Amino acid sequence: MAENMVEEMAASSPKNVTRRWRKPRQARSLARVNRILDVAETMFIEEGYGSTTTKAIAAQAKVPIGSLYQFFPDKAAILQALAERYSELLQQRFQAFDTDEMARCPLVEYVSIITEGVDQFFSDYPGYYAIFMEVQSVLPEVEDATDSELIQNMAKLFMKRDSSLKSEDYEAIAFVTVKAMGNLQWLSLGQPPRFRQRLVEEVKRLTFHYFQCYFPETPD
Amino acid sequence: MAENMVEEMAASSPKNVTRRWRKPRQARSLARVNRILDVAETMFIEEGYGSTTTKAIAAQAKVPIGSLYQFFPDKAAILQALAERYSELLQQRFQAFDTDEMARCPLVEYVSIITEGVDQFFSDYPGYYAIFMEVQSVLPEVEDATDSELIQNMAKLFMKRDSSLKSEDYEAIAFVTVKAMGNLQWLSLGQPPRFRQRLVEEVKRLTFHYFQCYFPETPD
DNA sequence: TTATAATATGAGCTTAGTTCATATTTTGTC
DNA sequence: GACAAAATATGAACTAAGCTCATATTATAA
Repeated sequence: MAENMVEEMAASSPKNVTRRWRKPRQARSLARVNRILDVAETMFIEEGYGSTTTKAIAAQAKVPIGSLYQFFPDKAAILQALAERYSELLQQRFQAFDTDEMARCPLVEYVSIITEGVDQFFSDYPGYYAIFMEVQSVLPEVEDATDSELIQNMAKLFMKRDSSLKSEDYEAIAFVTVKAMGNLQWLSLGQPPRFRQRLVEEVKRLTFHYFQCYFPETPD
Repeated sequence: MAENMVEEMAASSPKNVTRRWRKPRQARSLARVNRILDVAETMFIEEGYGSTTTKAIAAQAKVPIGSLYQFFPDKAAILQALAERYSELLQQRFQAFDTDEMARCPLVEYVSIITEGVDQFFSDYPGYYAIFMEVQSVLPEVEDATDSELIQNMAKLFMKRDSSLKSEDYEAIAFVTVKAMGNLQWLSLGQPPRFRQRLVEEVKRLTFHYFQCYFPETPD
């Protein structure tokens, strides 16, 4: 049975002007909000976002359901708030990288530090992946299947071109290419036309230079 | 009011063994299924996935709701089926690229052809973006905000390094880097450890070579 | 023709998200 | 301190979307 992944999305958003829900102003309500978020985080990780009901969150957090809805307009807002919390944590880490020293250090090192910083973040907060993986996975299942084929094909094409690498290399290269290109081009669709076009060019550049480092073209 | 993005996801999937829904075997039912998909596609594009009810789809497709649920286990399955339809279209296009000629042509050209092929696909089927953009957007809103900051910071850092480019260049470079790295590292989390580690290394390589083409390091 | 199986149907059930009338607490004023 | 007015808290009840299943209809077999 297929998972029931995405349900109930409002498209036209009626924009209820008289918002009933407010930001917590007092210490007490702020503590409540944080309790709700902590509970929600745990439950989302353990049960999944979809299977966790707002009532259950409220019960676990010892907050009446009505109060929950005073702080959060809807269930998705809880998820959003969690995302923001994680984002701030990530942001903090990146501020450490924002130094003159970083601006001066060699590119290889800079890249390495950033990359491993991100990696570390994911390790430190496994909940981030646990929660948001589920939320995303509607498309992924299908997309993964499609991408897998593309990756295989691309890997084969590269073997024809130059068979001096190991098969796992071809796979890695193709994976990176398909996923990175795919994502960037997908994101370009939401950008204004001029920038969008620029991005398409950048995708080419990114990909080409990546390829070049594996397959330096023999001058004829 | 925040959009109600993701609702109702089953986590434990009870795996109803006696599946009631079947694949359409006869011409009649196949036509029905396609009618459902066509109707769903239009409605998802026009109203959004979340705001389109299964009842409305059934009504529009002139199929009783019970029959709809004979072909699709749940609402998400309709979305999945649509995704598969689009995937097949994309797949077809890529088969055209799978030739010996492509394996022999210069890398720049190869990259250009592939990139523009993808771009063309998105242009030809705007519904793809219209539908799946909505489905994805839970994280994106928050993520975009976070990424935007990272992009700005990275752009500034590059300006310190080398101020010979235009500001739009820095923005484009940073955008590509943040989004591509972010996505790849995110995806790496779902991979087996060995491959995951390899991917992290590839992210570094990809990024470094991309940077290098803009900021060739002056040997000291 | 009759029996049996396969398929079709839509009223109604389930349940999660959300609301809102009422109760309680806090704040402001004399 | 007493009273009024505003702000906040509460949870029973409402809404509606996804989905089911008893029954009707149609197809197949003997």
